[in-house]
Amino acid sequence: MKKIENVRVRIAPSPTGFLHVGTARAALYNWIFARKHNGSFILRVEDTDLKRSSKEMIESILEGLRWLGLDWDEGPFFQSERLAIYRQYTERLLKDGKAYYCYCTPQELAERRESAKSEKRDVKYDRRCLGLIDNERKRFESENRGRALRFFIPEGETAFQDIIHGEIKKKNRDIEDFVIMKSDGTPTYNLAVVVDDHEMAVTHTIRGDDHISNTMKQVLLYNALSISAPRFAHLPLILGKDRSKLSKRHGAVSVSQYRDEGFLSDAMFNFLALLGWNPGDNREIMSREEILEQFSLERVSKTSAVFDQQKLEWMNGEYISKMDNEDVLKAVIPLLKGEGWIDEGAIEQKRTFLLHLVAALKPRMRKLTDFVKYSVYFFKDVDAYEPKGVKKHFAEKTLVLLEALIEKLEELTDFSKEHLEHVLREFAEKRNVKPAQVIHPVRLAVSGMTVGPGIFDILEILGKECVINRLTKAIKYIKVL
RNA sequence: GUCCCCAUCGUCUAACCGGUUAGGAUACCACUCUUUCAAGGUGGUGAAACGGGUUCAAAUCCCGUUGGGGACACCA
Repeated sequence: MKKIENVRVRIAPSPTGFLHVGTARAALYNWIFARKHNGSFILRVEDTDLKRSSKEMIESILEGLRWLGLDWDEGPFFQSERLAIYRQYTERLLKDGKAYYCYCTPQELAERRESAKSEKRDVKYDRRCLGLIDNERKRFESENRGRALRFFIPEGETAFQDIIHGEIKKKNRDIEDFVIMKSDGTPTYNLAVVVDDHEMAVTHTIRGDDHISNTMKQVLLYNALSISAPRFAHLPLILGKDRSKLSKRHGAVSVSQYRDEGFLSDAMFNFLALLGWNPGDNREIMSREEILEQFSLERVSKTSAVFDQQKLEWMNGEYISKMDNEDVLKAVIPLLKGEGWIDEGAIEQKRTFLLHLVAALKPRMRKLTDFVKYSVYFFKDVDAYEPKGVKKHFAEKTLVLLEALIEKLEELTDFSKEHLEHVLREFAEKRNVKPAQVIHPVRLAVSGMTVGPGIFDILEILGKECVINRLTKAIKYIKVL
């Protein structure tokens, strides 16, 4: 494997929302690429749109990155603090005659765009401010109009070599003279990106496909500024179920939301890595180390991928069932506390019980929050029975069985699952019924549910007294049915 | 309206440079084990968008059509 020297990559989120899974995936690939080549991963916050940026969003994005384990080597840098730097570049462009002032107001531009659209005309800027004569300029200035700086697009064709897509080219006449500095003096995205990637010596710009058209503009800027461009790799987009770009309409899109719903960092990392990339063999469950070892941008696919939450859930379940009980418990405790089912002081003395519980539940849980959903009856009394189960398992004849079973259980001193199994099977056999005919009503009586871990696990964890109480309660319930 | 990107099971994808019964995973279904399934085991349904080339041979290369997506802000 050839080493690429001095790799420097970055993730450049804009703090106008939470950490989107698309951004997270881009961050992930950048991070992997940096770590794999012993390079640097830079975090840069693109907050030049001061109206839409917020402190809370910044914190939330950083938190999301940390949760995924994507630690950065430099930054966070804030574009809002680098305004003077951008100005040097825009001035250079202006001086070289490669940019010009535009006095059109945003409203005017919007109106023109609107009418162009309705008349099905091209919506490009018409360069009306390019050849402004002194009088007109003076008039605009005296009217106190704001002026934005536009980049003059030269004639010709622009092309770049994309690591994932190969050559991408476009005729310059299809690109408009875009604004590089707003009338308030702040740079626009395309200018700021070029300046920053250059100033920060970024070697590879790895970002979403939706930036391809921006890349054309940026390449033009690199050329105009006579500075060299980084290598580009445009990742396929992540789509929602309807195959449009993943957005809030599709439900959960922020990584913190997935975290809160009980997904594991490792599983999320694995899943995101595999969305658009694969190691070339049939492996799917892969550790960070394995992914790092195998990853290459060349193997990233060109086709956009639908975010399949079901598959994420499956993968998360795989991770949960492979975790040690101790670790699962550590992850689940905050959730149990949140429900008010245990408190800090009780954790140590209930440790054995809790470990038992997570061990029994673990194989069938897909999300950490499932532990809460399927363990209520270990913490609270059963006050309702699943109606479907009642119909199926609570009949007249079960009454006698349960009553006899209680008597049997009361004699027991050994309440281990092995012994319980033995006792219960023997009981069924003597009464000439199938074990299932005892087990199902018992499960429903002690848990209120028809599904869950093995019944003997449940009984052992609940303990003799509790089991007998609940059976008694169920008997009363059946009697008044 | 303009430009750009993309095209294998429902979904994620594999098959390095053309020769495969088109493989895996997920989802779904069935069977099985069992004590329930939402767990385990086994199996199954299911894909090259279309049309032209090139070639002995095309999922694979080329062109076109169609379809999908993205971009076209003083947002990033």
